[in-house]
Amino acid sequence: MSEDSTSTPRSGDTREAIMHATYKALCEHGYADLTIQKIADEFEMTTAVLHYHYDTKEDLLAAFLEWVLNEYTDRIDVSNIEDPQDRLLALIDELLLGLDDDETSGPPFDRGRAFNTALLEMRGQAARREPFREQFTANYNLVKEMIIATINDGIEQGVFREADAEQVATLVLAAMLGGRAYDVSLFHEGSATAVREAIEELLVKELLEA
Amino acid sequence: MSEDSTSTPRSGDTREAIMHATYKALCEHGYADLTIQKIADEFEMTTAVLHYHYDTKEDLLAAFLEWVLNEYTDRIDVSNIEDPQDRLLALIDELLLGLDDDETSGPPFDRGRAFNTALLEMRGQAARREPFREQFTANYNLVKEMIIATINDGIEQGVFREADAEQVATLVLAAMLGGRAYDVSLFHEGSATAVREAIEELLVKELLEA
DNA sequence: GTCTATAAGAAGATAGAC
DNA sequence: GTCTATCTTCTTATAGAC
Repeated sequence: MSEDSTSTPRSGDTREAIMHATYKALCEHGYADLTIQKIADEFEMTTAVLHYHYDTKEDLLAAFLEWVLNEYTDRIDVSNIEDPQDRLLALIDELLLGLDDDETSGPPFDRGRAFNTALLEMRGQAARREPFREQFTANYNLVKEMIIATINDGIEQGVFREADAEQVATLVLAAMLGGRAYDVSLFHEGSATAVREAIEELLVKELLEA
Repeated sequence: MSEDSTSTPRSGDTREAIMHATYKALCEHGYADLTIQKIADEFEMTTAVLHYHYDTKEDLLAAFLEWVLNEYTDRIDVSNIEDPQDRLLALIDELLLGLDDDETSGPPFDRGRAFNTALLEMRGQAARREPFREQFTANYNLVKEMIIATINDGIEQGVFREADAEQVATLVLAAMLGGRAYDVSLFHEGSATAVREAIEELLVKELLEA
């Protein structure tokens, strides 16, 4: 509706291609070694194109972060799972971004480990770059509300005991972020899975009525 | 004993000064914007001095990471606290690196928030830089053993219930790393404190015999 | 051991042709 | 909208004097 009806390549197509190229370059080289040139190399265009669509490298990366976080949360759909415990665990699995299984999320998100690494690097930048910080904050709030709603749903259904849903969600999210961070920054590669199991044993099962 | 008895400035003095200068520069500018020049600016010497003592920037930063992580763990001393629960909570407080209180650790570690930010950035590099990864892994193993020992001590004393100490430690550490990461990467600055309280409420109190 | 001076390369960004 | 060519700046690292 809001697009031209001509066959001219729309600006959105190139921008979408830039996002995909950025994703690939980021996973391959990491955030620290990411350059405009390396992004351009990923989709057969020159750096001038990138500067035409985005004023600065930082603008491009902020747009990328918004795009990629939205893509991910859009894919999370556990609304069809009835049982609150199952839904909570499924949600946790989705949020591990493929770090705890062999299957990945399918293109373009088929690089769980590399992508997690890049995302951790970008989080490190969030303290000093407000646009990044905004995206991470929005994402956190969204995911946290999903967890809180699921826990409260379980309490209302009588499946879970009375509990401070906000506090449980805080702990679950922190543990999962820490698990992902340990997974990519230590030699022990099973950290994410270990944390996933600890959450299930020590927090989720604890929510069940005795 | 192993030092010269002359009044010549020892090599170790300059190296120590370099570590302190690196700490300051890292906190002020962040890892991403850290340059050899900025480190040199922090202690009134030139970049040539840094290259004289360390071959490359990466060598210098690997040495810095080893130094700073050892400095921190050396300062952790909760061995005088008898009660296992108190000792566990004190340990957790130490590991929060000053993020949950107004008091800081004293020079040179007087920049809890900025230092945490820099450490998170460096962790992001650990996936691709083995020297970093080694340091973080060694630090993790050390701290984890401290937590496990405290929990097992509590179980033996009959203060804590029977529990999988390794699993609890895994969850506590992951949650704290996540809490520190959220604290510096979101607009909610109280994340570390919130996680600290959630750990106490949902994990530590749970360890107490009913 | 520390200095000055500089080499050598890479990066982000822009100008102007098409 | 995309290209080629180039500018400017910054960065690591080295050479050689002191």
